[in-house]
Amino acid sequence: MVTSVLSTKKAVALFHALSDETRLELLDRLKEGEQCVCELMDSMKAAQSRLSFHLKVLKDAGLVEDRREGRWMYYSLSPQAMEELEELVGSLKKAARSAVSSKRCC
Amino acid sequence: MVTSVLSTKKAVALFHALSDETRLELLDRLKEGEQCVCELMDSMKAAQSRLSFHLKVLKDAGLVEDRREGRWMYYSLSPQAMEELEELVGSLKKAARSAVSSKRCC
DNA sequence: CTTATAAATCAACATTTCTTGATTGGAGGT
DNA sequence: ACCTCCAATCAAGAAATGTTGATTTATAAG
Repeated sequence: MVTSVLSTKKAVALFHALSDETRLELLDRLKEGEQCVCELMDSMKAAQSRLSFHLKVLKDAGLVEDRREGRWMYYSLSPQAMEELEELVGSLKKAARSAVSSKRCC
Repeated sequence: MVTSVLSTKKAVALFHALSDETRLELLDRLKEGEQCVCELMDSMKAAQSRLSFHLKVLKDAGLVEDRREGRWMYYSLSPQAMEELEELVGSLKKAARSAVSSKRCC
């Protein structure tokens, strides 16, 4: 209904995950490639529980993937999720272009 | 920093505006074309103050534009904003594709 | 088996966001 | 001037989100 591409719930979750400065910065760091939490803590000077919280939000939204290696957890961007996101936004944009004025109301 | 395209603050505001069911539904209705608040109240069966609140969020984020005509306020999608949004997401997607694994850490 | 380390989870609190109903402001109409 | 209508704003409460420090879980090393 809201989008032909994704369910509303999923779209909300995706956008919500992207609507926070800390999370955008995390994504930004992950552009460099897969990284573990401790690396991110270092470079972002952020508390561990805080990053865990935000990484979970990103993961639940499907934006990042995690991989365990020994005691370390490595996080990376999910290319699929970015595709979905792009489609979603693409459909909005298309609609905006074709939107025409309507008649009087009320 | 976070995005080469837009400031972090602006990106957060954009995504936050999109991260709510009511607002996504509003955008969806506006795909049909410009509409006044009373029309939206009707079709969405939502209280007036509630829609005003959400329309303001969308407007502050630049996603919609408003136009007064007599006592009515007409809202419509902002094509520019959709372009911005698409660029923003495009840059994320590009980064996700090129992200490579890094070395050991910690 | 004990200890150390990385990260998830929890609990308490602070902050933000959303909802609701009431009030206010602006534009017409009589 | 008065009244009506549409919509923005406000105030109060409810709900969701984010932060912090402490605890727990999992893995590895001695």
